[in-house]
Amino acid sequence: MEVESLLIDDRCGKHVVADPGQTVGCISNEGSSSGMAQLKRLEGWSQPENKKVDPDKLNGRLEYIEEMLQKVKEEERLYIACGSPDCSSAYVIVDSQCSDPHDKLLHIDEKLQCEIPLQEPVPLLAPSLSESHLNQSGSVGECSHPPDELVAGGSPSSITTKPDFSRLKGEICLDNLSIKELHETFKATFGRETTVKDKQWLKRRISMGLTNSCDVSTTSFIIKGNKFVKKGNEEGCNGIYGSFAKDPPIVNQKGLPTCHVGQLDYHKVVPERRLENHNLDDNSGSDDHQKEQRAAKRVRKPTKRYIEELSEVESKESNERLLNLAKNSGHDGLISPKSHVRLVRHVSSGGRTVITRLDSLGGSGIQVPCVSRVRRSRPRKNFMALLKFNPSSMGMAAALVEKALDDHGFPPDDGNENRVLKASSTPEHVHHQFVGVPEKDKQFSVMSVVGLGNNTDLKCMNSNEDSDDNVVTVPTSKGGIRRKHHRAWTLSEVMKLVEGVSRYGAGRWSEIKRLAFASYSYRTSVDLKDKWRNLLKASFAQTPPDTGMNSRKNTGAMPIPTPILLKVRELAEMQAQVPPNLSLTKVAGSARKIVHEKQTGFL
DNA sequence: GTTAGGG
DNA sequence: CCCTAAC
Repeated sequence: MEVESLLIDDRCGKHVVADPGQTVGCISNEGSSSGMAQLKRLEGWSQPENKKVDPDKLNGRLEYIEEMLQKVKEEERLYIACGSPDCSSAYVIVDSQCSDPHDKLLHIDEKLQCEIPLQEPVPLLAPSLSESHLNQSGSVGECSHPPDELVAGGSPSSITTKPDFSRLKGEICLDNLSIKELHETFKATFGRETTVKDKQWLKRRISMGLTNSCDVSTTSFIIKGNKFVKKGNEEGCNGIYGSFAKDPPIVNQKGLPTCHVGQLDYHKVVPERRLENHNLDDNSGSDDHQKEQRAAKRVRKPTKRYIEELSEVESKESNERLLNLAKNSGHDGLISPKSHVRLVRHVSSGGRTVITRLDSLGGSGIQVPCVSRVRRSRPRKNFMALLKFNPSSMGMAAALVEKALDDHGFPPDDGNENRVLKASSTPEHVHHQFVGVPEKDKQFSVMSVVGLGNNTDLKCMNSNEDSDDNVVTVPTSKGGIRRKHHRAWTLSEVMKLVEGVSRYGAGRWSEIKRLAFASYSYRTSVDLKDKWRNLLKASFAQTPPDTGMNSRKNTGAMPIPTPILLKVRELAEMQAQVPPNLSLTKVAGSARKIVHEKQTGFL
């Protein structure tokens, strides 16, 4: 029982473990010797960015580590004192539990370590710790190491200094602070710099740091000396760890501190934060520039599909199952599961990610599109359509035609696409072979069944709009290909859009759609938005070599007249939509230009 | 339901 | 143009 509680306890701390800056916190609440293991591991980490550390800070850090080691020793003693014969095995279990995610997350954590606030719950927890181990003083186990051994040769795990709350004085309302001030506050709170420019993020972090909790509801604080008082409620919180008063450590019967409520909450948040940071700092190997730009953008967490596909890579089974499903063609021996993964992730010519693999089906050597996991939305829809309707060609064709017409609406202009043809060649032989096939695999089944049927089917699928992924392309007059659903933007549409934006403002897409594009049923507000995005890009891209005005390296698309682009840019600048990467220099230069080129009657 | 942003 | 998270 004891061991179990320790394990649970440890699990709680696991997420935090990987962050070196967090070591103090995690050891103090870890209640197991795995803290030691982590510390050791920590020592092994080579820090990628070995900035110079000022000796004072270093010393402070070393003191810090020693302090931690002290705690570790105590913990160790405690742990061993529990006397359970299972102690050693428990240790192993704990360790393996930790090491697995650790390895995977290492690279993330290196970045993460500078993003998670350095918490110092120790001072509060320490009393309960020492108190409890007073009763249970046992021998120091063989696992323990003298502090020096660990400290020696160890590089400081992060360039943090101790938080300096003295820098924070009086009343702070994070909402009113500029980024710069937030940075100051951040530094004072966590003892380190940050380059993140996202106010929300900064406020949250600081708020969490100050309250030492996940509570970010308050952004106003009153700092007195080294203590903070949450504005409004809780007048008398005593100190930066005041919030602990609300969440006292839960102590089990043995007096071992376990996760306390606040920390549980905290850990709950960690995975999310990991994603968030991963997102934010991905590719952060480069420079702060990217980071800053990203921070300004809306933060997106990875999509489910992304997560799915990521995890998918790791699960060999599914691939193997795929292999089997794909018909054991005997050639599979050539492909190891691993390389197969890579093979599978292919991008089709249509630009859409279609997972295909070359397989010799019946020696035909055709490309078989397949999906290792069910795609969302459309494919399923199509499949349902296939299933739902009786495979009598009439019903099928009718349904598809209906869909096609539905999808298109009737365009005011340029409405001469041969719609009915699209639905005419329906794979009628896709009968109910897949009845009983697990839903997950249906998509694939359709593919393979069709593919196996005969090759003409496959061709047919490729030309049939409603098959596969809708990756259907038609050749354009200019030699390129374009998706069948694509409807080129006409100049008048573009102008309407520009006008709409100038009138209602970029971002009011639905409004623009409603008011300016009411008659264009096939342009959705999203389309408008997308087009505007492209216009923006174009307008800011092609300015410099403006001399020839019609510098034409076009890819077949209708070139947008320079005047329009100029107006786009003007609007963009007015509405502060200047893409961040086409940064100041360019804009500054061109802005001057615009002054001259202006007065052409726009706006 | 709309918008932003990635694909 | 699609998809989907964020709003």
